[in-house]
Amino acid sequence: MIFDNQYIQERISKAERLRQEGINPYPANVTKGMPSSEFFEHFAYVKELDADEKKDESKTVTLTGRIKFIRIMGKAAFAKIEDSDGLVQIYYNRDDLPEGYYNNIAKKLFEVGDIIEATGFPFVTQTGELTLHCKDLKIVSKAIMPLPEKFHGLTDQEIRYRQRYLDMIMNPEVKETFIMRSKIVSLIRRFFEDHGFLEVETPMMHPIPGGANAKPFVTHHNALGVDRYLRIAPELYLKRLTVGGMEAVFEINRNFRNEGMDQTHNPEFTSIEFYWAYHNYHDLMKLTEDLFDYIFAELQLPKTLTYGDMEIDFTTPFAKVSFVEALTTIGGVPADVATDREKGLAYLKEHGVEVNDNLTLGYVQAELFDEFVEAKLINPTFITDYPIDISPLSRRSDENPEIAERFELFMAGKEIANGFNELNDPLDQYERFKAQAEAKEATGDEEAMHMDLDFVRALGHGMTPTAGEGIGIDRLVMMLTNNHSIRDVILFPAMKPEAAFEEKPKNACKKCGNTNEEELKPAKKGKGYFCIDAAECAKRAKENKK
RNA sequence: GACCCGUUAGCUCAGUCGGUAGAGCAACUCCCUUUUAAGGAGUGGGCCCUAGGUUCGAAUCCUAGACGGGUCACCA
Repeated sequence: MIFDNQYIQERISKAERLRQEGINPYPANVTKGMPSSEFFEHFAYVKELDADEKKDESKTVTLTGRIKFIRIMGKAAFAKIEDSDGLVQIYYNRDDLPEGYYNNIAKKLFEVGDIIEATGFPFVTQTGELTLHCKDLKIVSKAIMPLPEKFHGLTDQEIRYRQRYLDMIMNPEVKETFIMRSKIVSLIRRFFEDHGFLEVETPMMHPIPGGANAKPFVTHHNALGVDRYLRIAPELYLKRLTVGGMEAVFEINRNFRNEGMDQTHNPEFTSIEFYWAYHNYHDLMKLTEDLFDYIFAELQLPKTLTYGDMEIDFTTPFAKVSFVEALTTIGGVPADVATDREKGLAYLKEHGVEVNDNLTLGYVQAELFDEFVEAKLINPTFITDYPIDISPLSRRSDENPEIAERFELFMAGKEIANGFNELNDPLDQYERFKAQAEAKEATGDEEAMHMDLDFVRALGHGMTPTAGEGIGIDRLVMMLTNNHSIRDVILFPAMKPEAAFEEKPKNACKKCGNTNEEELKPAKKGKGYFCIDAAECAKRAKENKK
């Protein structure tokens, strides 16, 4: 079974020996000691004392943490224990712990990985490290699994993702990333609250998947007897709230998409979507810049961040380039090609891009954009005025009906946000759903949007002119923490099931199948076991044949 | 879904031409009362990812599969 290896057995027997000594290896009612950071602040003065008196025996302090290193030198030992703030060194020896405790308990039964409580006074070692001189040591929780090696640590990606707890113990920067993530989410929430937005929670289980083009996960509600879809986006519900009179709402939550996984896609991911009545997409771009300024100020981040081999300058205002302009000025696509369906198709083929000849101009432009522009958008850049045919939920521009009043924000060559003036014409929305539904029928396109009649009905009651935006939180955290895989900013990323732990089959004689271990000996060559008593074995084998 | 790479002791990794397995750390037994990846002496520890195949003989070569990483495709 999972705990039957030699190292674990050794540790389990140590826990047992603690019990025999009357010590519970898993005691209750343990309180957290002084945080390590506080220990260093509080006793910094000890370092300033006279050279031969660098200690303060008048103080008694308790620290709690996990043992990360132990160095035993005969009758004295140093260890480093780690709490959520960091590492602190402790020192303990035979004469300053209770009688017999050092030799029988502390030295023998406490080991790397265990969580302990150490009580003593602060002193400074010969090498100048502020350390706790222990008068008492207690076990807080016995670890029966050994930790990975102290120098190289844990590098196996699979174990790091599957056993994130171990990753966090061994790789402190991982914890830093997730603390940063938590702060970013908290700041985003506060920013929108401060701007008068109301946080809401809309359904995660949708009767009709909507708000994006994506394959949904399907589940079943037994009592209602109906299938439900894990939401691919909250958009249509948030807009219903706008119809209902909530003029500024946001939701930070998970979306689920039943699609491929790679460095920027996890089947469940976090986004914020927000909807702002009586505002337009230009207001959204300004708000987005303000949000970045706020996050950078609160986190005290420099305006220029390193991302891989890129330097990203987050100084606001961000660049704004229209979609078609970006094709030519950034993508280097000739001007006549950028606005011509046939020439665009030909240009794509010339550059080795496989394209469907039936694509409309907007889709051809989207291909050109993906191929020649996207990766070049390093500094934050708003791309504005998208082709209408790739923007099914956006409002049409009054000046140019082929253009949607929409933008996307790119940085480090990746899309990070998408916002637009919301389509609020119920009949237009009905027709666009219908077109999508027909496309679904005709081509079997699993990603095409479903007709959502209730949403159309809601729009029928009148939705104020509204601008809405979604920001991918995971990707944003990647940018701000210099992580290059979405798995590194999601605590428990999606993984295939681990091969199940199985109880090993009982050892049995290869000839007769005898499972009595006392009568077995291991095979001299190769694997398996044989009976010690060959004669009995032969008898049993004969009987088995009958 | 396609292709490339990886999988050997608890961890990090070697393993030559095909000859049945090695190191460091960790563990165990000793020595060591101010160490910093502490040090010194000794010992134990392996389903070489799985299943087939080739071979007198496979960690090593071949086939299939599992899991992970990467690239691409799909997906915004």
